[in-house]
Amino acid sequence: MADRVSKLQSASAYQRSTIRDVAAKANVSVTTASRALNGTGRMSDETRERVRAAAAELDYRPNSIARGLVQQRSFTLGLLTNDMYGRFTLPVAAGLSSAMADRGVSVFLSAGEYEPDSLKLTLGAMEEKRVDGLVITGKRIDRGLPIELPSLGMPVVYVYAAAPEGAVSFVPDDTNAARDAVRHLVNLGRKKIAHITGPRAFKAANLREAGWRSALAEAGLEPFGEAMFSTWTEAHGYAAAHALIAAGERPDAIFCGNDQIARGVIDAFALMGISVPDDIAIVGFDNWEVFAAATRPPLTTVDMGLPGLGRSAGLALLDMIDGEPVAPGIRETPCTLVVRESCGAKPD
Amino acid sequence: MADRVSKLQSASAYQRSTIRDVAAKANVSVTTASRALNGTGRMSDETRERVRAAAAELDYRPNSIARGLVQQRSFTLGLLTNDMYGRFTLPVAAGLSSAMADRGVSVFLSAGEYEPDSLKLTLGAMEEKRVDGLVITGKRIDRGLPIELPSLGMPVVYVYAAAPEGAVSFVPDDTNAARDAVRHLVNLGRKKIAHITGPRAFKAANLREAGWRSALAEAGLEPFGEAMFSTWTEAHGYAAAHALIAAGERPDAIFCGNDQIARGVIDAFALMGISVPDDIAIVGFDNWEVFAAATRPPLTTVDMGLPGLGRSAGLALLDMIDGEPVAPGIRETPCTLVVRESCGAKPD
DNA sequence: CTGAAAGCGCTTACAG
DNA sequence: CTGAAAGCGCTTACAG
Repeated sequence: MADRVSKLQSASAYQRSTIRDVAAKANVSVTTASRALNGTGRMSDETRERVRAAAAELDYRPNSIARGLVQQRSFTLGLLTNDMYGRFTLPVAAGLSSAMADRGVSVFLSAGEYEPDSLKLTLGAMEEKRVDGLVITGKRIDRGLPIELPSLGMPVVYVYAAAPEGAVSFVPDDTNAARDAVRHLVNLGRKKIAHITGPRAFKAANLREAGWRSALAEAGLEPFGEAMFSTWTEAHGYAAAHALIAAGERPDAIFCGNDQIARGVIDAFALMGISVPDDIAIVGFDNWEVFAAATRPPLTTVDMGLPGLGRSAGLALLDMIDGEPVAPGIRETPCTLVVRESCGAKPD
Repeated sequence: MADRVSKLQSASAYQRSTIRDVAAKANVSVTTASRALNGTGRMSDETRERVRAAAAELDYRPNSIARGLVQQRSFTLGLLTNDMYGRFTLPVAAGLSSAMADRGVSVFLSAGEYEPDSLKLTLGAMEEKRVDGLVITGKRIDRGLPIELPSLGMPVVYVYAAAPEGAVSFVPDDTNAARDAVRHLVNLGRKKIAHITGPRAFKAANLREAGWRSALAEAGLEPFGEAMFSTWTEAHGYAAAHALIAAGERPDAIFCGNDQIARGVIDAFALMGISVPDDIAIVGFDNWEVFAAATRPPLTTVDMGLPGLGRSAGLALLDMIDGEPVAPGIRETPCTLVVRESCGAKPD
């Protein structure tokens, strides 16, 4: 038992083999061993194979710390987020870390408030760890870091966050996604399409509203009233749905700025005895499974492709680290509409 | 513009100062500079101060890679999760990373399916990076890794996941949390307390049911029917609420196994015209803000204290890394009841 | 095709 | 109180 505990708990008595051990076992110099393992240099296949076999036999794991010291690369990235809740960050992080894993780079996660002092601590740690690059993310596309990034001497990429002038950033293409969602409604024959969404202060709300207007205009339709801006909550959707019905003429579809609002709307209609999608079709935004799958009926909604965003950001960062120029600017990445049952179309 | 881009993008022309620069500037040896900065060794305050001033002036950042190489410590931890969704993982990760940040250690996040091949890739990366320890987390307390962990030569801690015999693990104290939740109902004068929860196959569901029974027993009350096991979904809560009412005698309270179920229950009662909490009090489990705050009325529910779990796990891991023995076993960590309005008590 | 040697940036006995 | 030197585990000119 004591043995078992110490085996599980400590590194004591565990001696990793080094490249010297491999070289000795294969009867070559350390230089040759290094080259054989890294696939560099020219050497006979036999030698290379012999070194590889020795490494396998010794269960050799190169020490990337030592390698990093000489190559001046740590093969690590830092990911900063203030989304403690994880709604946006975890999908981004998962996409990022899995794309990076294939390339041998690991990512440090630092989750905390974007408050100057703790940010300074975090950035200091990232500098000391010599991360090769930084990705900064958050929970809204119009907020970035509250401090100016000191000159860190490392490339930085922004994802789902506001970026300073000249930086590289990745955000979902809110406008086109909204346009596609509304086109879906139009194609289904809906003509009186209302819009209920988040606060005017959010850029995402404005972009989605613009998409709504644009899709209506191209279809020759008038907006059904003004967009109803308020909080991103179910309560807003619920209240807005009631207001819409109380106002008299009934829309035949509603494009909602997020899934929570859509949820509130659907709940309100259920209580009023209004049928979705027969009487009114509903589209959401976010494809937040736990909401989109739980509404009755399940919600047709926009998926922002967050893992893809994380992945793209990581790949761009890798290019920058390798010294390849990456054009600065905001990349608006396409979203996809996930069709369920709330609009009456055949689900995907 | 080209300047600005290159400044933001690359490390070119950015030369970090090393401890040699600091030593030179302070007119001391590298040895003394190292000791001054690390607060080790004895030396005059004047010397130490001079070195620190030099470091500050040069904006010196110790290279933790170099330090790690000699100290055989990387000051990093790995966090493995298969909770892509982030529901449990991000709070754990946030608690862990912030507790670790104070101690100069950073944490690698690896999020992906717990599938043997990708797991092997991830573990390999962690080994090459020479992480000092590993924390393994997941989305249910009775599932761990699908493979046996190879002998990694590093300490491992489990959080919100099943752990092998002899390992150190941290989970919420589901039983006592459930007991507290039900006691709350009892103290409010409720006597007919039903239980609607997740699948029997989940350990968490069984523990919470046991807590429910135990609290009732100590109050001299009979369980109101059998616990209703099924999926952790709103749909289950919704259907179970209907079943309960259809069965005739009405409970005066329901302890729900999670917030989604509670949500379904509350929605069902709203449609049936049954008032919460006047007719029936409801308690949930998870304190998942987006549900707990959105129900009408807001939900009284159990908070598992996930950030604290992450923090405790990190601290235990640090002890193990330092060679201090940590008793193996499962640590059941206290939860707290967050009182809102669904039971009729005065909110916190 | 292969190797001896220098060096990445630190820490830490060892010596004074 | 302070420093010269060795060494952590690699990679990479340089030389043959």
